[in-house]
Amino acid sequence: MKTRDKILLSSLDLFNERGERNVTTNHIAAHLAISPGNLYYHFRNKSDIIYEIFLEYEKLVDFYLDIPENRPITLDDLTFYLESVFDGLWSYRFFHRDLEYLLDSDQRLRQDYREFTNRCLTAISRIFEKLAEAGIIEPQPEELRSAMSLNVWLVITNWMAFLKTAHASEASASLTLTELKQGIYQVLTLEIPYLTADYREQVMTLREKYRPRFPDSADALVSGQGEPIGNH
Amino acid sequence: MKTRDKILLSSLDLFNERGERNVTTNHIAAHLAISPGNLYYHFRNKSDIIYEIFLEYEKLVDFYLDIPENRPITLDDLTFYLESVFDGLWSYRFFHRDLEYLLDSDQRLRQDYREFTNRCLTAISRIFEKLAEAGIIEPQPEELRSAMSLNVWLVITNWMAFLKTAHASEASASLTLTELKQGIYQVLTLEIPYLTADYREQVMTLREKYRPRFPDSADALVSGQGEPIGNH
DNA sequence: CTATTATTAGAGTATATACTCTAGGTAGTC
DNA sequence: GACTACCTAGAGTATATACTCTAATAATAG
Repeated sequence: MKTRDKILLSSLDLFNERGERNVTTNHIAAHLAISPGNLYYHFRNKSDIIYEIFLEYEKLVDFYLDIPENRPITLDDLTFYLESVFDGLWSYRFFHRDLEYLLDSDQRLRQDYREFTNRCLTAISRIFEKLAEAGIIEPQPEELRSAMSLNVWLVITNWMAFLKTAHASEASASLTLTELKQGIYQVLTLEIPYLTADYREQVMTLREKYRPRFPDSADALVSGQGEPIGNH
Repeated sequence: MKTRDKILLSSLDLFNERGERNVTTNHIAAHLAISPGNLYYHFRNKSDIIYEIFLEYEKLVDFYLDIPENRPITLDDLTFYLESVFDGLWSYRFFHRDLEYLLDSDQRLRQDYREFTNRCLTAISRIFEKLAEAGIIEPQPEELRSAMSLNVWLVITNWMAFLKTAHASEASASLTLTELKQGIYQVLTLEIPYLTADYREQVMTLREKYRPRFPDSADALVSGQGEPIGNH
């Protein structure tokens, strides 16, 4: 593998693991056992590394959120979208953590991210539209659909931060992809009232699969279990 | 005013304005025209300053979210809660921006914030419960109420980040309290499907007051205006 | 083989950051 | 007026950070 690609990969790993703020270019070089000079031969600065990583992230999500227009949407499609988006979020999880600082430091990134967000919101809205066409949810006026899409976006992009700040009692407590995907439960919660009678059961069953199981008693009120959860 | 209090005030201002990451203890001292030594006489380190600011924030929100148990809840109460929470969010807006880093740097803060979040979630859930008792929304099983409360929390705490990252096209674009309060529109969107027939009109009217009016055309799709918005 | 280009090492640097240390001032009390 | 507790200045420091510079080495093309 080319040094350049190794730098991108290691950077992503370290950023995800420790947070962009805690990872210096020297750290990245040291982790790869290359010299700082070498790193700066391939990238002009830290922002450029981050920007390239963002482009990968963007490409991945754009690929996942490509809505097929030649056929109706299915529940499997919905599951795929949700799973994929959370997979992407997981792989590039450092990004949303320091988002505001990153955008302040790089105008290109700000512009691109802005457009990226708008594309995602459009895609989410389009998914709602197609879910209605497929008879899975009741159709809604565009204005409501847009506001709902934005709420879905807010829940998706910030579920991880919630887990890391409110759930884990220690900084070191590592998050798992499984926990992250409990965000799907939250997203499906948003859709419950709009489900059609025909599909309500199916979606509720799907949702149940992602139901959070917090082992920590302090969080019991978060999941609001009516009945006790089994030990595991 | 005591130097100690001036330090807290200036720190909060600077943090809000520039982000905690971009504000050093030397900056704070310089801004107050006091010596670094003086600052460190009053606070052991930067974390301590942040921690004390958090305690103020916590106190403020706890005060706002004190739910009166001796009378039914009204729509005015709901408006008050929403307005107050967003006011608090505004006054301490630096906090949620760098939350993860802040919690990683201070275990006390992590613990306190965790409990704070749980209190807020309980309060939100309790508000839903009382809204149902007052006949404003349909009653919901506890499990759903908890999940909804969490979604409300996610939308509230991350609305600002959304505005700053997706809405503003420049870092310098300053956010206004008015824009921030458009988050109330998003929160009320979550409640729409649960409104009772008796109150639907009233709440929808309330919601309409907070409807976002993005002047920037690139964001038109975000607000999803069916009809064009007037220039202003 | 040679000339050129691409890659790498590693020492070094300017700046910043959080924080310390000492000496001195100020305000109140007896 | 002296004692004491509190407060402040400001120079200074250890460490870190992003990044540079030069020289050497590998890869490639002719």
